[in-house]
Amino acid sequence: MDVGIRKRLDDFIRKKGLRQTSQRDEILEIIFTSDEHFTPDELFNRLRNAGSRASRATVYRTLGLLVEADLIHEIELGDGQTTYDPNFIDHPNHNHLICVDCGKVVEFEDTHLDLQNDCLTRRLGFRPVRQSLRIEAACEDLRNEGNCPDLIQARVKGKRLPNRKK
Amino acid sequence: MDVGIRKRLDDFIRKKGLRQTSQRDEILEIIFTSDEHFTPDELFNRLRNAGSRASRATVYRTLGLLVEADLIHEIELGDGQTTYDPNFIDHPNHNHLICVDCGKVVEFEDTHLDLQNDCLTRRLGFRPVRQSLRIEAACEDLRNEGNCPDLIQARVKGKRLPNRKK
DNA sequence: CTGATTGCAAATGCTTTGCACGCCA
DNA sequence: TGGCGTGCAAAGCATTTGCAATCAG
Repeated sequence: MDVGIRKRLDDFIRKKGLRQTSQRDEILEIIFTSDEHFTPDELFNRLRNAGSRASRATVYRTLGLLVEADLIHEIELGDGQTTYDPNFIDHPNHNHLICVDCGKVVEFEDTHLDLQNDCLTRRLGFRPVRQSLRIEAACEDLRNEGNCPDLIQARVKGKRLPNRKK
Repeated sequence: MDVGIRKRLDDFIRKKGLRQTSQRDEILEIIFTSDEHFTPDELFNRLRNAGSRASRATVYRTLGLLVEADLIHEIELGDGQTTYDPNFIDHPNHNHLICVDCGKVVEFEDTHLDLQNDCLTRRLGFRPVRQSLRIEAACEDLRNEGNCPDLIQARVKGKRLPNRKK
């Protein structure tokens, strides 16, 4: 894990008059050991596997803290739980393409697109804060072969994606 | 309400071997009398005010049906409930700009942007299904005056937007 | 010390579901 | 008449919160 990340959290905590705790350290460690998106529940399980005793409540509370500190972002995958993305530190302007069939998420950046969003936002009378282009699309594999290897049953039936922890 | 809409639902219902009911008619009527986004709860209340006796369960079940029939789309406003958008029939490629401060949603279209999303999607190895650019931004008003007239308290505290039905 | 933080369990809020009854085709 | 559709209440889930105990500074 990048040392700079812990420092950013420490600074945030100090500035806010909050306190450093082992739970917060453990959570930060687990999150930034990987660059994977995660749900609160997935994070909770990873913590348990790593030997941490942090409770679900603490996980939720800490996630709120990390969002406020701008270390992670919430992203909406439309599956009924909030997903968190730890990659905005390295790639502040990245976007997400989401496969409507299997829920696979691909991150990408595009300078041209960024510029255009920026102009569009201003033209509408707003000040750009955060870009988040979310494209919904379908894997070529799926469309060509008629089924997607990662296809999730519930999605086909037009329902929510099931909890991805399974 | 555009007559074509009822026909589209009728066709869908017939093709699926489903049945026409007064509740489905009432719900369709209420939704397409306006072009406003709505949550299931808001829809339920509008129905009640219009004298319909349709239950919440039926509202939820019918919304699923209408999404399947492609008469409305789900959009994620990140406030803990699903919002539905009835404007995709008239504007199939419109996008949403969401004010991070007050939750205001502005719809807009942009051909250039559409084209670019399309290219981007293909370049990533996907087939475009649906574009949905979601821009998060802030009203100029808010940034200039330090507060937004529509500002929602909870949002300031970094929490979810409260139920908009209030 | 003192207030921030945690864990637990209870509470919330949205959405889904089981079931018995009613109604469309 | 045969199922699909509905209403009701209960169940499900993700998330939040009240509270007493604990811990950091």
